[in-house]
Amino acid sequence: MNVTIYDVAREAGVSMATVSRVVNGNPNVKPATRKKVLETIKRLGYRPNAVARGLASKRTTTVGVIIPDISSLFYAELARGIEDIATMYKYNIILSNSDQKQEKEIDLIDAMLEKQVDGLLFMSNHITEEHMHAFQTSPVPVILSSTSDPNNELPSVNINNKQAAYDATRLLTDKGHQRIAFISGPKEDPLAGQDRLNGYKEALQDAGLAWDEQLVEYGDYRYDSGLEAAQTLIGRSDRPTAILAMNDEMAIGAIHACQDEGLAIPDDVEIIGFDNTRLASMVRPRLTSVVQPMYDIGAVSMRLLTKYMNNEKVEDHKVVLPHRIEERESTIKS
Amino acid sequence: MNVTIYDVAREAGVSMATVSRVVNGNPNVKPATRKKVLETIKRLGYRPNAVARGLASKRTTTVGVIIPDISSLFYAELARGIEDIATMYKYNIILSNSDQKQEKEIDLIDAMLEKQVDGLLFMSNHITEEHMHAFQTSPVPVILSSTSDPNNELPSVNINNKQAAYDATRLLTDKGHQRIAFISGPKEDPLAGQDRLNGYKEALQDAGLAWDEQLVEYGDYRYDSGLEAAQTLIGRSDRPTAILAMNDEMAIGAIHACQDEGLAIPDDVEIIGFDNTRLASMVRPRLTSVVQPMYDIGAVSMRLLTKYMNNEKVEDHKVVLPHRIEERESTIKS
DNA sequence: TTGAAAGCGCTAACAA
DNA sequence: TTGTTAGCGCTTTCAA
Repeated sequence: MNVTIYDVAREAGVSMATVSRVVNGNPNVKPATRKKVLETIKRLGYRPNAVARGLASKRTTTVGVIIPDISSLFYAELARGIEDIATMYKYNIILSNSDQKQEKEIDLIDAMLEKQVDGLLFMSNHITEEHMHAFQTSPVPVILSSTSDPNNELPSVNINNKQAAYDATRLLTDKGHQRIAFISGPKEDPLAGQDRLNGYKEALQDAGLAWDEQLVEYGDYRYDSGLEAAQTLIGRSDRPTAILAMNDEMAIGAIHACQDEGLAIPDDVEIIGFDNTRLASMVRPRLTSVVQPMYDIGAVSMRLLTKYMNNEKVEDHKVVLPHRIEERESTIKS
Repeated sequence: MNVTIYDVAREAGVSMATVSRVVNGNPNVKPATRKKVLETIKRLGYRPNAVARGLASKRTTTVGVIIPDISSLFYAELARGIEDIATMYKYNIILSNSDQKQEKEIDLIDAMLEKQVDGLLFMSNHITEEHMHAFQTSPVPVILSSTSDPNNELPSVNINNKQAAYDATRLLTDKGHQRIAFISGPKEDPLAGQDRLNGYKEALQDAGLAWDEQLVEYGDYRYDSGLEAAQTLIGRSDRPTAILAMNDEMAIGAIHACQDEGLAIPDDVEIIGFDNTRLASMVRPRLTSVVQPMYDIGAVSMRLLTKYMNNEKVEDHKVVLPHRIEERESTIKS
């Protein structure tokens, strides 16, 4: 049998309550008593049982993290931000991959609530009615991380995706490009389908350019899909002179597709990626990219969650982190 | 107050035990009773409290995962393998980053044992006496994943690192290279310092080549360190004609260092990476790499852990997964 | 400053 | 097939 708080109490000649106080740093313990208890704890090798504590106190100091895919560069970085802040606030993380499948997401929410997490961090690109129902009936706070709900009701941490796409597009139109292609994420993905695409369209409009459906291709955020999308684009008679891709991996695919066709980057085609992952510096020419502060999004999300969990006052339920464009050699310095 | 098993029992007109049986799929329940209970559960929106269950049953269906850095491509892929199999066996994962700091690692082991995980998956490159002590006194099984202990006592899942480095080096010596450089991981990292470096040395020896300290550089597994290491190497008068790097990221850095100096890959310098991450296909020329099946290492580790947790018989405590070399354009087809 | 005691919500004998 | 009951190991009043 394991050593319990009761064993420590008996050995130290005090009550369980006193041991509990010592373990939890309660100041109402005479120093001498504290010392005695601490010694006994060490001697017996007592390890507090967090499950029993959780049952008695109704707090588990554990938060649930539902993430599309931890093996994606983007989400891994975000997860690291979450975990670092969680550690700082003495929380542990239960991490699960959802692959953005709605059913799995709902199941995971349920499973984590069963485990009595103190809060939930949720990432996905498509929030449905069912999601909203689950969130609204959750007994613990929920934060959307790099995710937003249709009606902007839930606390969330994000960048302004529309503006970011707008800015990147304007960078290109300002250089006089007439044909700017857009390699989007999957069509079903509203992040890509709406916010960013709208930013792109608006920028074209503001620059007096017509919007041409032929210039938009859809990928799946992977290298190969970027490569193929770019091949299609540059294969057309009226090929684009600039490409904006919705993440770095696809952008790098696009760079290589162009290079394979003998097109020079950035002289023949300028290319901009998205996210500014470490990848952006690992290509030649190095990739200009829209900086999305993934680590910070994770960190801020977790910090926000701690506020809700501790019933601290929160001014802004929706946090919008700044974005910017890191210019490298895949575009021409203006 | 939340609805408990007691509420369900009362409402359904049965005992708590019966509700518990229904929830846990115990077959000894009359179908009619089961139906009645299930309906009440649904009606009341009852959600079993896993913490209470854990306290009573002494099983949490949670495993702890201690990983150096989830934002690393390598470990993220491994983590995905772990999580997929965990899900398959209905376990949840508590995930924490250690940054390979011994003190943090020991603290994490402790914290996870306090949380009453049913098992532990541990990744690191340096196992000390203290680690061994912690593992040996752990009340739950521990698996080393892509990690090995000095005396090979603990269950682990790995590839044969020495052989892998040997094979990669031989591929190069067989083509007649006389000067083959080795970009290692950090000196403190025994994985690099011993197994792989030994494989490299042995291969040189078998090929009748002398071992030259000048040809070994140490990096930190990051792109920049590979770039710098390669710059140093090719800057020397007697520059290498082939480079073997201990991961893909450093290998890509090496490719770019060479290209920046006007050296052609693979004609002037052949380069081989390690791990065969997705990165390997995202450079031009694409990178030849030693395939280390990261996802599988994670998956097999988790599977092995389930066996220990269920007291199943385990034939091999040490699993060695196969490696191979994926040849791409950074080497010349032989 | 300390202790006694009542739960927290569930499982698992054991009995019926 | 079902119910009774004693914990699991801790926190948290409340009283002393």
